[in-house]
Amino acid sequence: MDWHMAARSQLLKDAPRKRPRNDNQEAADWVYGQISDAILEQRLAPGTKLGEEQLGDIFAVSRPVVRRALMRLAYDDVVEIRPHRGAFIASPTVEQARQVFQARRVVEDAIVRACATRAGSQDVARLRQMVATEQEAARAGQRGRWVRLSGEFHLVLADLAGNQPLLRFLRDLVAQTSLIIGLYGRGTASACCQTDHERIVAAIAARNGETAASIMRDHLSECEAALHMQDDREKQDLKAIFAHVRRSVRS
Amino acid sequence: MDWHMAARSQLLKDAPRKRPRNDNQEAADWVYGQISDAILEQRLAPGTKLGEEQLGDIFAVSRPVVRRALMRLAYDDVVEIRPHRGAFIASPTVEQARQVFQARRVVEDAIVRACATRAGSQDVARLRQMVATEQEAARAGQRGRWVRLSGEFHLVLADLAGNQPLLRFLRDLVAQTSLIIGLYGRGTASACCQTDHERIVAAIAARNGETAASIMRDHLSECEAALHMQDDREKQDLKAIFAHVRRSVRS
DNA sequence: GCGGCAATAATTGTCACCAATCCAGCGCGG
DNA sequence: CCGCGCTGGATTGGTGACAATTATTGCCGC
Repeated sequence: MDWHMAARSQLLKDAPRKRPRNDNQEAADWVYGQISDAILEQRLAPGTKLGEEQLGDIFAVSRPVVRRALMRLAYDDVVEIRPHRGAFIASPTVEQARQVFQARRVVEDAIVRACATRAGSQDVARLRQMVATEQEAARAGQRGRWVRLSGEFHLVLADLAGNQPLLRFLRDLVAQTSLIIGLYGRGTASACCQTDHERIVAAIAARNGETAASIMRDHLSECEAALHMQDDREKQDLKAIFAHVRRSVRS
Repeated sequence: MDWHMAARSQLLKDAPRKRPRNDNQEAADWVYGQISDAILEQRLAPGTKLGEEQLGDIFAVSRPVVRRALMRLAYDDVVEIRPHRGAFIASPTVEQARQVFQARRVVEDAIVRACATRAGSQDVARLRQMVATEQEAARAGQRGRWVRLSGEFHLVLADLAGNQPLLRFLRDLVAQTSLIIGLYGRGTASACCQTDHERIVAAIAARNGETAASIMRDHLSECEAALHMQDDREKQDLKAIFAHVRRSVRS
């Protein structure tokens, strides 16, 4: 969990630098975006406590501003607010993770079909640019940046599809996907589907919506299959892990 | 407004004891639900101003509670908060309306397919019950109740599909659909597709997902086509409506 | 008589204090 | 010696009041 502490120091470092003055309506959105980006880049691990005063100090904003940002994040299901306990980065269960991937298959199937009919040449160029940037980050080993760019690629597709409700829905799903990858992902999960995005763009450029949708569905299923989903991750986990230790101590 | 004062006096009398129970987390959800139901039943027309203090008096809660409820509603795109102006019931444009129906076609296509494979006999009975209640409201001429029940039927389908993200997304879409019907609907729009829900349930009961999806897509398209979508609906509308009045006054 | 302008008033947005609640350490009883 | 209740500290949640901003309305100049 060294990257976790590194993320925290980054937050501390970047926060006070560029504060957009105390325009608080925008400040709340800014804090929301900062935390959201940190989640998308997996700099915030699931289960991390987000203290209000702590965040207020980090971002140099008042507590109500932090509060509003946390409420928006809670509504996106990326943070969980427990009454009188505080806000924590959500830890999606295996069932929730499967539902997120299922929803993404449904939504993105339609999105790529729409892209195949709507995308112009400059749109395809934009997509190729995205893929190139993404592969560059992957080659440079910048895992967090790659995860964020990989999600943004899907969001650009949704943007090209031209349906705002679907775009917003997919934005939430992508954020939750980042959490899921952080929870259940392994090191190899990042490099699994490098060329899929390229093939999707090619199918869109060829105006072949059916092929694009097929690749997208397989892409999401492969990403889901690449995860190590196991339900424990609770106190049962601890008991199981330390069971033999207790036995050896007793014996 | 007699009920209002009666409610208020009761609340003031029982305040520390019983009902409001300063648990405002639930109070905010309650206000949210109340306003949401009013929108679903079309008791609140698009463009209506929702003053914070006004709502606070009506529901006998403090202004921050109202504020949080309005923020949640704004996040659902059913109310529009303009800075320093106040909160208003949203008025979806024609383009937004088309996108909402498009998104619903995408999502509900998948939902009914899932229902066709997952629904058990008690689920089908529940759906038939919903359809019966809905038709009863339609026959009784209770338009608001019928609109709400009609939306709830789709939400029950989403619930049976067993995908929580899709359910929440569809909930937002249904709420916006109520606004759209209120804006662009005509009197005949309510009775257009009475039997569609019945046919969808029949297809689900027959485990025929393809047929159910087809009926659902046509159903949504018919509902969309039954609307009178026209872009004006602004202040221009008022000017056009009262133009002859002004001329007659002048002459 | 009409258009532009300024002052007022209402409403929203924000902040600072105060109460309620939950975890941690500690003493006590079994 | 271990489990349990209790109190202390800290954090969250709520309410109240203040400041900022905008729509409205009356007024003045043209």
